[in-house]
Amino acid sequence: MAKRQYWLMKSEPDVFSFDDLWKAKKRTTLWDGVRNYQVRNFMRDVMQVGDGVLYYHSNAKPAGIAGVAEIASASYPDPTQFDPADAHYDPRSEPDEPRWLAVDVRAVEKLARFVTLDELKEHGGPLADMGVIRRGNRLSVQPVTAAEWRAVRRLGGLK
DNA sequence: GCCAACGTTGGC
DNA sequence: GCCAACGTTGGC
Repeated sequence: MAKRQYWLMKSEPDVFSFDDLWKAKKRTTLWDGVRNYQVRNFMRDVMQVGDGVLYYHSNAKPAGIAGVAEIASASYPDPTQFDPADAHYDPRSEPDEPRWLAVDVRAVEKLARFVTLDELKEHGGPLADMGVIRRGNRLSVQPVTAAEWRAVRRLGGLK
């Protein structure tokens, strides 16, 4: 088993908040609907069960880190790509050669306090190069360094 | 293979 | 609701 890795995953709280995940059965949800090849490749080639997840609320007031989760499954074909009734349906994806992947994500810890995007930007130091604070960064799943992981946890009131 | 048009993301 | 950023599409 390779070393544990860390990720930031964006969700719009109006659609599915960290609290929704906390209340979900087994605190777990299927992270589906990814339609970006870079993110797909992360899921396929890099992510591993047990990796840490910073659960980020985008399109929110305020935006920021709402909780800590983990990757709870290996990647597998995203079922929504084959469902014509689903908003994420992709008619070009063939069942024997799925184009899009999903993973299971499980809530692990609530933060003692929400960490806003402004705080992440102002913190500097280990967070100075964090992807999510860069303007125009639209990746819905992005890698986080161990130093960033620790700093965000501390800001959120966790050890 | 270039690149303009278009659609989406997401902070503000 | 505006618009910058940027990925994707499609004409050529």
